[in-house]
Amino acid sequence: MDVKDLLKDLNPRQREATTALGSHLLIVAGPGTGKTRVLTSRIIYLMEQGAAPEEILAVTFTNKAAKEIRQRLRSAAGGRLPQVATFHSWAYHLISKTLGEGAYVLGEAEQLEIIREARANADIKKRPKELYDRLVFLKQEPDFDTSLEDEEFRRFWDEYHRLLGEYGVWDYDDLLIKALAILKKGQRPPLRHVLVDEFQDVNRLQYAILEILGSFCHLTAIGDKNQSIYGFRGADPALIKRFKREFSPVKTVELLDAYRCPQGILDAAAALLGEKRPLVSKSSKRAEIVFGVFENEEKEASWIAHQIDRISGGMSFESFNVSGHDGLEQRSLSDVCILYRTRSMSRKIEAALTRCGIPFHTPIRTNRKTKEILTAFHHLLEFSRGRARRFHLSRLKVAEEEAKNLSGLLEALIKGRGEGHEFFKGLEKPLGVEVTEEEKSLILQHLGLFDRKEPASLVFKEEQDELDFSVEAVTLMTLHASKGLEFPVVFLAGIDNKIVPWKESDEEEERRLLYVGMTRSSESLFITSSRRRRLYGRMIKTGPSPFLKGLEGLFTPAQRSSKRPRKRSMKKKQKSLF
DNA sequence: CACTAGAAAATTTTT
DNA sequence: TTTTCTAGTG
Repeated sequence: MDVKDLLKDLNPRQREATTALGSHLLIVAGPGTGKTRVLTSRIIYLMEQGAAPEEILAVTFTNKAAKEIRQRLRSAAGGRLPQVATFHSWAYHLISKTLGEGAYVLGEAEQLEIIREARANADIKKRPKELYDRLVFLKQEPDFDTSLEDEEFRRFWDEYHRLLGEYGVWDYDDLLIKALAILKKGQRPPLRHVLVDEFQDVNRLQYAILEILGSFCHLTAIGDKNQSIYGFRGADPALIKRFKREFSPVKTVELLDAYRCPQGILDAAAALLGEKRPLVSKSSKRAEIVFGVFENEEKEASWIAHQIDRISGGMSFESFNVSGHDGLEQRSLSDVCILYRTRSMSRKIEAALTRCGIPFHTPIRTNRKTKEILTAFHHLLEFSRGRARRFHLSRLKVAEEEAKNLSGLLEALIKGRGEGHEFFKGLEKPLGVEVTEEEKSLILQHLGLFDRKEPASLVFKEEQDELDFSVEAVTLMTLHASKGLEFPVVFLAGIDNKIVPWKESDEEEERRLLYVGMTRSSESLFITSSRRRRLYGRMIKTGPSPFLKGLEGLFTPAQRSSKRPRKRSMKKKQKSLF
């Protein structure tokens, strides 16, 4: 691809970020400023400037993001592509290459099982959840020191790691710890450029790795401190400042033109954060932020459902009237998403949508049974390829002979000459449950993992994180899950006192969470809250979130509709009710 | 061990 | 209110 072509569609800042050479680079990329685009064009530019693909590494946090970048690179550049990997899978490859062999990496559920086992063995009273949190947080410190912990926890720590050794498995953090150790020993992967996406999500351990990589590579950090919402997972937005300070010289480019949100939304979002300088909208849309406070959750939910009915041209009389005189554009249901702080808050909304006959879908929460089946399959898959066999066998709850038999069936199935029927039958036995057709097809989708070098846990998608946006349905998800997505019509539901910010959470992080939610919208934004809400079976007094104080002037008050829309026909298929 | 009653906790979740 | 965990039975 011609460099001129590559650069001509970029705005000046994007171009500057794409072409900066000779130092570390920080690209500040707010919502809708073309982050992924700049990342991919920079990679292509670096190759044009003579960097070999294998000298470039782009690091992401999710497989989904890595896949997206790879796809964009393929369509823009073709040819040999640079490495695009998650931190963890990059670490895995580095370790395997250096040590010759990689162990199996525990998925989160498996890690919890081992934690339970260690807890029982070491006779610990603390809850597994607490042990997990402490363990993970400690391992994410680059220079952790267990001697500072209490005796009971140290006992647990030792037993946990003894079990990992006995099973011959690693946990996620071990990957980063081992990669760091390799780098510290002076091994240098043949890299010249390392680009880190979502830099605000980097934890200290990952930062320590980047510190070393930065001593012989040019680093490009792309991120937005205002969208840092994963502190509870160890992400630390303060590391952006540290990067600027410690990696000098760092050139900083701020992308200030935002292509997604209308100016009104950017202004409100900036006011929320107390930012003096809002992003500059390049959208021609006019902002409309509607704000409503309701007596209770039911009223809030049904108002939302009615609004959706109205803007989607529902079959009610009211919607004909309204869409007639205020000239609202007819919207597809797939243009609409509803965001909330916690999953449990979706119940009331789902009920209201169902009452109005509005189809909706959410990123699938795999139920317990499906999860169990997938996990069993996962163990069998790993057993078949012969890594950490004893571990997987111990989790499969079948005799070794039977496991071998089953893995034979599985391999036949993978090679395309097996009868799935017999395999699934065999899988059902140890589980004691029936495998549904849906679960079978889910398993079949994962067969391809067998040929990959990484452990399945590094690429396995238990939770389906991709939504099918071709479905004519409203999308429901948590505020967290919405990061990186965009919808023309966004509802932020339950923006209440005591809900956002959530008690005991970092207040500023909660503020950023609301910022992320607001900036998902490319056209209209609805914010609602309720005066009272049921939480854990208790009715609590809430009211609007304190974060909304001072923003009221930027909102349009919600119009209460008295008329109920007529139930629409249910011809359209409901994608998911569960 | 598998099952269960009663107690305790309960967000968010990239790998 | 609902889910998860624990200690105690059978």
